[in-house]
Amino acid sequence: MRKNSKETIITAAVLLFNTKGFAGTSIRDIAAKANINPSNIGYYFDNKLGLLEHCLTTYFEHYLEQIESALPLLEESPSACLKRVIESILYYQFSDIHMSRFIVREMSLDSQTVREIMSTYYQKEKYYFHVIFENGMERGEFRKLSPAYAMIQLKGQLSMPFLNPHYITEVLHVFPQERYFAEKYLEHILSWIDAAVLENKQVAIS
Amino acid sequence: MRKNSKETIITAAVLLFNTKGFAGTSIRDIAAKANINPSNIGYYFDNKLGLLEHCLTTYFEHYLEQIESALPLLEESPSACLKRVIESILYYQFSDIHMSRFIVREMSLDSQTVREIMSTYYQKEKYYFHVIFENGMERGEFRKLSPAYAMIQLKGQLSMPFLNPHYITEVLHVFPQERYFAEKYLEHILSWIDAAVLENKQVAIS
Amino acid sequence: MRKNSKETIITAAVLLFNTKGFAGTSIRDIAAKANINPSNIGYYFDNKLGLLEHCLTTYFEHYLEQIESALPLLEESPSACLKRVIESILYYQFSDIHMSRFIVREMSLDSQTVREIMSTYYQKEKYYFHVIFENGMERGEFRKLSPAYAMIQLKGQLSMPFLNPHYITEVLHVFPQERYFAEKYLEHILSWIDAAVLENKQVAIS
Amino acid sequence: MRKNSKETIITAAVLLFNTKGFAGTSIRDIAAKANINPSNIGYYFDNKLGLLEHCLTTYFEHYLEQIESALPLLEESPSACLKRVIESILYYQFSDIHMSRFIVREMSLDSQTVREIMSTYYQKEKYYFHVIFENGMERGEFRKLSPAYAMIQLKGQLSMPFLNPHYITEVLHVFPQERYFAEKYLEHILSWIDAAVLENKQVAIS
DNA sequence: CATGAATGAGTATTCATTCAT
DNA sequence: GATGAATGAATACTCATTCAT
Repeated sequence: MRKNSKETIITAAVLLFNTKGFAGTSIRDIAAKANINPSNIGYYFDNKLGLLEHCLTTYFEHYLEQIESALPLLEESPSACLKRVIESILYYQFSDIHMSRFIVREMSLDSQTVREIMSTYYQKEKYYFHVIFENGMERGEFRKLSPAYAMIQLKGQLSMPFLNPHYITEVLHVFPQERYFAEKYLEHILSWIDAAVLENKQVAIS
Repeated sequence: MRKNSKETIITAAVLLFNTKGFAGTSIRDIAAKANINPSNIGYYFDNKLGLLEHCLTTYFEHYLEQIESALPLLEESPSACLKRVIESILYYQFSDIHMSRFIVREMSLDSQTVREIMSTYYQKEKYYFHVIFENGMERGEFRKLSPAYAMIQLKGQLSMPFLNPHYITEVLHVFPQERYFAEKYLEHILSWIDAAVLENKQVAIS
Repeated sequence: MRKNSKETIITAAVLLFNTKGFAGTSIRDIAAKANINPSNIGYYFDNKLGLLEHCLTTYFEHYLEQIESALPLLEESPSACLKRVIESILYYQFSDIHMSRFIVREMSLDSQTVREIMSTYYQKEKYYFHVIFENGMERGEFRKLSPAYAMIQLKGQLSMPFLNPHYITEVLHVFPQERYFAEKYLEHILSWIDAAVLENKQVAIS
Repeated sequence: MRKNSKETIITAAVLLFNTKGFAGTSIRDIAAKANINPSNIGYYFDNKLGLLEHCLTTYFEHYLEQIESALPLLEESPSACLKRVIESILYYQFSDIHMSRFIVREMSLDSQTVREIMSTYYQKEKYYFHVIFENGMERGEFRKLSPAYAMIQLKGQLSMPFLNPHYITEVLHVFPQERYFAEKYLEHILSWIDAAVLENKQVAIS
C-alpha cells in the first residue's frame, strides 16, 4: 500500500512549524496531522532536526533560483534587475507563505544547526545583491549608499508581511494572503527603492 | 541577605526566551540560570505562562508610555511628532533588546494567550498612529496615503534589527547593539518617512 | 553473484552479541554490520531469538564433539583422558573466542529460552565428566573427591580468559588471543589437575 | 510523605541488572519493582547510566575495603595474608550476591563507561595482590611464579560461583547461596593456593 | 519564604516485526 | 529471494507542576 508519506509529512510539518514554532511542534503533532505513524518521520528524515533541515534546504534552493533567474537582467539595467529580484523574492515568499514566515521567525533563535544551514544561503543572496548594488552605483543608476543599511531596510520590508500576520489582519485589517495585497505591497517597496536607492527619481505612490 | 529572586528570575527568563524561544525554554533552564529553585517560579508567577505574561505586560506598558510621551508634539507638527514617536520606539527597543526581539518573533506564533495580551496594546498603538496620520493628512503635511501599508512598511523596518541579528552581524557585518547603529538606522528610517510619507520633501541620505 | 547472506549475518551477529550483549544488540546493528537488509534476518531466522538459537546450537554441537572425540582415551587412562578433554575444550573455546565469551556471560542471565537450550548440552557435558571422574576414582588414579566442586573450579578456570578479557589485557597485561597464551594457560590448569585431582603427583610449574 | 525512594531504587535495580542484564533492564522495570515513579530515577541518578555508576562505585569501595582490612597481616605472614584476602573477597561477594554476579558478567561488555569505572578499582586490587606476591616470594613462602597467571586462575575460581549459578544449581545440584557452600568452596580454593602457590606444602582435600 | 521530593503526562527516538511488491 | 515502506509498542528521558515540610 502506497501512501506517499514523505510529501504528506512535509506539508504537515511546515504548517505546524509555522503556527507553533519548531520547539512547540511535537513529532506526534506532525504525525497526527499527516495521518501517519510517528516512527515514519524517523524513517524518512532520521529525526526531527533532519526533517527541519530538509524543509529549509529545499526552500532555500528554490529561493536562490528565483534570484538567479533575474540576474541576467543586470547587463541591461541594474535598477530593472533589482526590482525584478525584489518582485521574484516577494512572490516566491507568498507562494510558500508558511515556510516564509517560519524562517523569518526561526532564524532569530539560537539553534546552531538551523543558523548554519541558513547562513550559507544568505551569504549567496548577499553576494548577488552586492553585485547588483556595485554595478548600479558604477553605472550611476544608484545613489552612493552603504548597501548594508539598504539591505536591512529592504529585508525588513520583505519580511514584515510574513512576520506578523496577526498584526496585519487583526490590527490593520489587511489580508496578506490575497493576491491583491502582494501586488500592492510590491508597489510600495518599489517606490521606496525609487526614493531611497535610485538616483534622481520622482516618487509616486498611488 | 536573600537575593532578590523575582528580578533575577525575570532577567534570566527574558534572556532565555529570546535565545531559545518560549517553547524551547524550560522552567529548569530559567531556574538554573537564575540560580534558584524551580519551585520558586511557580511561587512567584503561578506558572510558566504567568511569568511570560508578566514580562509582556511590563514591556508593553513602557512601550506605550514612550509613544504617549511624544504625542503632545502633535499639535505643533504632525511630521515632527511622527518622527519623535519613531525615535522613541526605536530607542526603547534598543534599550531592551532581548524582549524586543522575543516579542517580534513570538507574536507570529499561534499562542492564543500571548496574542490576546499583545493585541490590546497594539490596538492602542494603532490608534495613536491613526491620529497622527489623519492629522498629518488634514493639515497637508502628509501625502494622501493608506496608513495601513505605511504602517506595515514602518513596523517592518523598526523590527528588522531585532528580528534577525545573526543575519545582520554575520552576513552584513553590522552591529546593531552599538549606539552608533541605532542613530544611523534612525536616520535611514526618517529619510524613508521624508520620501514616502511627507509631502514635497527632498530625500538626503549621507 | 549474490553474497552469502546467511553466513555474513551470523558472523556479524556473533561479533555484536559478544561485544554488546544480546539485549544490547539490535537487529539493525547486525544488518548494518552485515551490509544486508534488516528484513533478511527475519527471513532467514524468523526473528532475533531464532538467530540466537542457531548460533548457540551450532556452537554447542561442535563443543560436545570435541569432548566426545577425546572419550575413547578413557579406557587407556582416566587421567590422560581428562587432560585431553580439558585441552580440547580450551582450544575449541579459543577457536571461537567471540561465541565462547558470549555464552559464558549470557548463561548467567535470566533468559529462559537461552538457558533451556544450553542446559541440555551442559547435561551431556556433565555426564561425560561424571563418567571420567567415576572411572578415575575407581581405578585409583583420582583422589576421592566430590566431582561437583572440582567441576566448578575447573569450569571457572576454563571460562576466565573469555569472561574478562579487559581485565586480563588491561590490568594484567597478558594477551589471551595469542596462541602462546592458550598453551601456557593449559599448562597451569593441568598442573592444578595434578595437584588437586590426581593421586600422588608432584606439582611442577615452570 | 517520605518513601526513602533512593534505597528502594538501588535494591530493585541491582536485582534486575543481575537477572536481566543492564541493557535488558528498562527504567520502567526498575520503577515498577521499586514501586516508584520512573521519573524519580532521573531525579536521583540523572539517568540510567548514573544509577549504574552509583551501584558500581559503592560496591567497589566496599570491595577494596575488604582487601585493605586484611593487608596488615602481611607483615606477620604473606601466605596467611593472601588466604585472609581471599576469604574476605569471597565472603563479601557472597554478601552481595546480585551485584557480584552482575559485575562479573557486565565487565566483559563493551560499555566504555562501565569499564572505565571498574578498571580503576581493579588496578588497585592488582597492586595489593602484587605486593603480597612479591613479599611472599621474597620471604620464600611463595614459589617463584608469574603472578599474572596465578591471578587469572584465582579470579576465575572466585568468580565462578556467581557467574553461572544456573549451571551450578541445575546441572551440578549445588546451592551457592547457602552459607555451607561458601565455607566449603573457600576450603577448595585455599587448597589450590597451598598446592600451586605456596612452597613445600602437602595438599589435603577432605 | 524557600526547598527537595515526587508525580504523571509528554518528549523524541529506537525497536522488532510485518507485508506488499 | 530480497527489499523498502510502514507500524505499534517500547525505550530513556524531560517537562511543568504539586505538596509537605
